[in-house]
Amino acid sequence: MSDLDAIFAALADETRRSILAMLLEDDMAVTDVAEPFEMSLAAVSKHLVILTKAGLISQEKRGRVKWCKLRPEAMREAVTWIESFGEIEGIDLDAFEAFLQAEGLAKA
Amino acid sequence: MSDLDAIFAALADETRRSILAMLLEDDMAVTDVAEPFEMSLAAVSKHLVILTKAGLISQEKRGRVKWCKLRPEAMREAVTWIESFGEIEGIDLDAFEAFLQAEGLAKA
DNA sequence: CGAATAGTCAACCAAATGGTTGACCTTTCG
DNA sequence: CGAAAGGTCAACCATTTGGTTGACTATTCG
Repeated sequence: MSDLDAIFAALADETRRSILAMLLEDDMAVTDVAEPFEMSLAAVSKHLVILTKAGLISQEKRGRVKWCKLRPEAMREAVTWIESFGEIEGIDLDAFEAFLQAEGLAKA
Repeated sequence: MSDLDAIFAALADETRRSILAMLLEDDMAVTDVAEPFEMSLAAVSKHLVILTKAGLISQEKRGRVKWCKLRPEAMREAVTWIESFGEIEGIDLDAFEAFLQAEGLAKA
């Protein structure tokens, strides 16, 4: 499975997109990620494995708690691919980056 | 299934992404879309149904030929969602559009 | 008309997906 | 130590997915 396959497949599920949105706010423990969902912890844990394999999140165990962290860089590949379609054609990425800097929109 | 589910699921397959890339060049008949692939016409036809249901392409029958056409607008939803992650945070879409106009990157 | 072309449909199959439950391991806490 | 908390693993199940083949419909061409 290519990276793109894994990334798009991971994004093709409302539960997983919700998880990513939650992690956008802050890093979270597996149990806390699972709390809002009406499914078992094991099911959520599986979703986290899929997100991890796609590179969209990373998981790090500290003590008995496993922390989940967003890895937005992984979406770059998908964005790069998807942006070759749409109304934006042949966008100059350097100029775009400069624009983001100027607008103060680029992340630290 | 939400629109996003359908769109991301449709994109999570190399064959379908290839088809979209082919259609970026030009509109094509189903038989011609299928030609480069080592699978049956029926299989490709199924992929085209999935792409159609996701809104990523449209199909129009003229005579006995069914033409496939890219509908890049459908990816907007996906791009909008996906761009809330990554190094771009809280991007000002109006400013972005103005930037594209200025750079001459926006489509006619 | 009859034959070829374009494409879909239906039945089938193997593998993957998304969920469950129960057993299990590891770490922390009293 | 013993019990509870945090998670994973394995077995199981129903549904979906991606492919096949063969029959079929509709259109065009000689």
